[in-house]
Amino acid sequence: MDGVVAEFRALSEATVARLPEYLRALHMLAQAGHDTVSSEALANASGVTSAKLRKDLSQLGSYGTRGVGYDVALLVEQIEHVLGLTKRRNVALIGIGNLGHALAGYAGFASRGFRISALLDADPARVGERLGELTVRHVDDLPEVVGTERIAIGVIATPAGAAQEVANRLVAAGVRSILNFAPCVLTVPEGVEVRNVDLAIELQILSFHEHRRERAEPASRAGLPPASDGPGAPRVVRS
Amino acid sequence: MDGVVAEFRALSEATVARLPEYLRALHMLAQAGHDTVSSEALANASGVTSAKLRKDLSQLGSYGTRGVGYDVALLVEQIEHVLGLTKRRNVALIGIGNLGHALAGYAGFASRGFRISALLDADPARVGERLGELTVRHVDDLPEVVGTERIAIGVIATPAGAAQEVANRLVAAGVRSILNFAPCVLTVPEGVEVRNVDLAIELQILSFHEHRRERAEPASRAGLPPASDGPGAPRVVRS
DNA sequence: CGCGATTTGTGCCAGCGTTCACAAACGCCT
DNA sequence: AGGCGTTTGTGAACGCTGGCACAAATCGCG
Repeated sequence: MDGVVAEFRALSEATVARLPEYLRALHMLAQAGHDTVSSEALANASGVTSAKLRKDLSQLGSYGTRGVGYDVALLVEQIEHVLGLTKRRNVALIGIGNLGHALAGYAGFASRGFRISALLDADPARVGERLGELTVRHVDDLPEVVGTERIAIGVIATPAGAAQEVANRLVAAGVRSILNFAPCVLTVPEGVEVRNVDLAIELQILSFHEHRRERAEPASRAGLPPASDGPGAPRVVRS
Repeated sequence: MDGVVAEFRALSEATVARLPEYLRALHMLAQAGHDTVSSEALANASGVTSAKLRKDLSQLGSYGTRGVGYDVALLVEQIEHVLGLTKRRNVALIGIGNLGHALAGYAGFASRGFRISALLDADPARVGERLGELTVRHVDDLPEVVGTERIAIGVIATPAGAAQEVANRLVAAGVRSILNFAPCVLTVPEGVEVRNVDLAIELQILSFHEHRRERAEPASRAGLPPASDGPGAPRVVRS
């Protein structure tokens, strides 16, 4: 009946990064009508091995029942609690360009407990534009917006050249979690958490594997017929 | 004068994932007029430690000069070669919704050697729409498009429910590299490379750290004054 | 009530990735 | 030419992560 004590234990960063994936799989299983789920089944749905899954979940306490599995609803609740998703987090999005528009309209945020509460941009031409229920404000208003809207997370979707300056302003306004889509390295004070998502980097990693395969296959595959070159046991792929 | 032999040695996956970041930093340094760069400087610009950088670069061969550093232009060339970026990769984007529009217009792809050569969607209402130089085609045309456009990489930006089916079609058409933005696990045959980017997961990881801090700081910080609570040596943050 | 089938939780180990520390190599200056 | 400061490349230690295998625990059933 406690469940508020356990999570003080240090979770490994790798585990934390996987918890959202378990959560996603659990939501799907719940919607499919499952009340309980075995580590094997949940692992398959999450793209990991069952041993890894059990080890991860054991780090947040023992919420499984031997011989039965995990209670889906309880596990959802526990993971959401550990991730701090019980409290709504307000997000400010800075940089309402191409990518910013898409992020502002992305339904996946709201459905998972995040609310984009503010849109900001440095370009006066964009200030005043309405997207859904929000109006784009000037980035100079950031300190005020962070206060009134209780912003917890800043999402940077500006060009690389502006990202560091925006990060500085976010930090100065008290924001300590930043999601950076700009292709650059941000320097922030101790205690501020930054996560980077660089879309082009993902493509470059894929390019490497393409290139590697090209070298492995001397000259074939120049034309079309890829066909299915074997049954190839389907496997699940993790990020 | 060889340089085509070394990269057969197996690079670790962690190293491959960092090479694009080095490349990005090198381009910036080159534009800033640097001819050579030390591992320390390049590491700072890339958000890693110098030891890690040197170990990574040593895996592609020794292209540094002791006492001097690395030749920027040469290193760019080597990394681009290893990543297979000398050859233009054609990308097909499937799912022209909110996110798809943004990806289609994202300048960061083209500037780094990738070309979005095809846009596809399952919704007949979207087929025919023009974005830049491309017209949205129906996803049923995928086999033909992959052939005529020499598609090497498929980017999935559909809702989660449609992603697996799209992945199946991509694989059937011969595509072996997939970048998946849909929040779900894809099952693909052996030999197909999948990378997942889930925007909401990044926010959830940030939420965890926010939540953790909240527990560490009992009740303060409810109001505004975040101020700068100390000089806090700025530090560089890695992804 | 007891037994067998099932599944969790975890101790152990192997492999990978990171960091440290230093010898070897290089350029520059005298 | 030689010495000195600088920087690379790498061997070794360390910590983390993942996988295996199994004991413990639980349920269902006779």
